[in-house]
Amino acid sequence: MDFNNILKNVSKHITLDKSEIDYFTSKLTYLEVPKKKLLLKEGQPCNVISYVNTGALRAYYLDQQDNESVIMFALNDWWVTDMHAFVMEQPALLTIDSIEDSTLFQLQKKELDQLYIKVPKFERFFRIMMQNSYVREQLRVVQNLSLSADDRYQLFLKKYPQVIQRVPLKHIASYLGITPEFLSVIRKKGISK
Amino acid sequence: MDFNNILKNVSKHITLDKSEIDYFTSKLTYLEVPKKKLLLKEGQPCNVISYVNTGALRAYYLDQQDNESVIMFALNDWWVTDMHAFVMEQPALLTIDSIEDSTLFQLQKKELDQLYIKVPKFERFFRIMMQNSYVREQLRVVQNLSLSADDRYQLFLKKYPQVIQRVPLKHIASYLGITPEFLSVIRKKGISK
DNA sequence: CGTCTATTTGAATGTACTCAAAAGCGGTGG
DNA sequence: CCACCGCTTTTGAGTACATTCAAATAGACG
Repeated sequence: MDFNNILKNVSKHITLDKSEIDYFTSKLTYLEVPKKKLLLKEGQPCNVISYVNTGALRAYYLDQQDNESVIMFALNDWWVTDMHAFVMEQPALLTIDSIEDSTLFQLQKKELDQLYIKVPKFERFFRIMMQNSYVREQLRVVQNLSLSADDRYQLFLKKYPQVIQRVPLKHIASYLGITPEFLSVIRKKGISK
Repeated sequence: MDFNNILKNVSKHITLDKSEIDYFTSKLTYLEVPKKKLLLKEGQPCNVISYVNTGALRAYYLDQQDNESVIMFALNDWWVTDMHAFVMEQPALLTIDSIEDSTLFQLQKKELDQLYIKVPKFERFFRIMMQNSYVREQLRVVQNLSLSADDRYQLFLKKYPQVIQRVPLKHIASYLGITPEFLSVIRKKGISK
């Protein structure tokens, strides 16, 4: 099993010795999923956090009328879960599925709780991860509040150029909080510039 | 000095012994600020994280045309900082000021880094705090994407009833991402129901 | 090639904004 | 104690940004 990517990811914030690496990797479950596979359904328990080794996932919220609001795209080298459901052991609010054939490493909630105790460095790792996630979401709130749809799209292009190549536009529209039709209008204006 | 509130806050997630309490509290700076005092200005370094002991603060983003977007209200028993600026030691994106006479406990970035080393339990404390903040912001993104202004206001009323009593409506409008004029319209409709 | 889904187009509509002005409210000084 | 000032909130008219709905076009995949 090739743990290279995930270990490199972890080493961005903490340094593990050999035995810690062995312990950590022994708790990971490797998973291959085809495109369009449902990984978490709203209302279900969310026991795992997933590291996307290759491929791409999408997390979204479904309202009463089944309108999708895309919360995040998790391309390779991202971690994804319904954090609230995972941490609080509550039914999921989010739905997560794959938008490409993907390979994942999953960590169970129980294993993570053990990991915090056996290798306290992981408290630090996940603190930093949570910090970064918090800052990113806060920035997104600011941008949703203060920018027009057009500006949000231009910013998205700059920030996540890889995503545009790999994800249907309607999902990007949903992430930006607009309809696919209106995104199409925005894109047309941009080209003619 | 009365550390009761902040110690109770910390004890929600970790348990400290006497010496740890002494060390922690010795690093806190007590601060009294009058209403409308500027605590952090966009562009400035943000060296501290503040615990609001009594009173209320407001954190907001100012765009190029000086439009305010309120990011959060920090009433008593909340922590507040420009997390990105604080953690990354970058110039602040946010502005923070007081909306009531307030008393704060502040912790310097350097002291916090030391605290993580001397009392590693605080890694856990701040991990949980970051987790909660992340989940809250993510929920806010969902709600901004999927709900009408009216629904967002009704939800805000339910979730933060104390805030309405203490904060000018124009700031709440800004938090909700609408103009004060439009909030006024929403409120009128609500009353006549 | 045919089917299914994604994207584009356009017309009609709606939600929320801008601007201007009036009304309300709170504090301060005469 | 009341009058005035500054700031907040309300009102209304006109407008802009984004949506809905319906239909045409384009792409992807078996």
